[in-house]
Amino acid sequence: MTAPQSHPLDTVFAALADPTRRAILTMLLEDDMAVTDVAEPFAMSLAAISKHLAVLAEAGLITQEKRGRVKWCKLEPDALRAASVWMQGFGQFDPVDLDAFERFLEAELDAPDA
Amino acid sequence: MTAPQSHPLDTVFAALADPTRRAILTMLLEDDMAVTDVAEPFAMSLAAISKHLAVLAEAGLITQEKRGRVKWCKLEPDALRAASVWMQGFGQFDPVDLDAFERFLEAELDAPDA
DNA sequence: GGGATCGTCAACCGTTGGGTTGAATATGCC
DNA sequence: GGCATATTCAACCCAACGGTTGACGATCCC
Repeated sequence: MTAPQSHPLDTVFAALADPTRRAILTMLLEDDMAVTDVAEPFAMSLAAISKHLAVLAEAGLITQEKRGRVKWCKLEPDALRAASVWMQGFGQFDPVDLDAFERFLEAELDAPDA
Repeated sequence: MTAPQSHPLDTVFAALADPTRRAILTMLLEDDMAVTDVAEPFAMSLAAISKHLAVLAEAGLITQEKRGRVKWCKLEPDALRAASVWMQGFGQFDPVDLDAFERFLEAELDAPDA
């Protein structure tokens, strides 16, 4: 009854809860990438990365377009807007601190393994 | 080596991924609450809510203080700052849209069950 | 002391999540 | 056609999650 149907925020936050997936998003921030190239720096199978990408796509955080035999992954930052709005409603903190962001990126990229 | 030790963002995002927990945070936005009162609107056991609160506390999103036999739960919005910064780094979207936030709150409160 | 209230603990259960491996399906190239 | 590359599928494993119930430790109040 009243089908539970997961809220969009559920899938977005759940997708962001995994460090591998956050690292992937960070990588895609620089450029679109093929699945194989996304997988390269990680110490896990290609199939595992493929699943992670599916989760990110399901959440709308990336889109995937197949050109030839290569599937290109593209960041979709707009999907974060709803979640960002939700969170900011709690904090009313200072808008954007890009220095802090840089630090996070470095920390995550330094320990990307899993 | 380099003990995997989950990143703080892991726990924060994981905590936010559950609609019950987001609803709890929303309730706490209005006022501090006792565990029993937090549990009241939900169609699940007190023990379940107690666990949810533990998850939120673990993530630093709330603090709990026991006064007498009542344990008071208090929102800690600062814990969202790191996550917010991380997300905003992707979007560069408009800072705070409180209208949108209001809409989210209503949507979540209208279907708080589970 | 004794009863009610507040909250957690412990054990259990079914589902989901992240990972593996091996086979299968495209597609590109010669 | 035939082989290599790119990606997914399918089956499986184990750990974690979200929930339940019942017993338990505190605390308040009479």
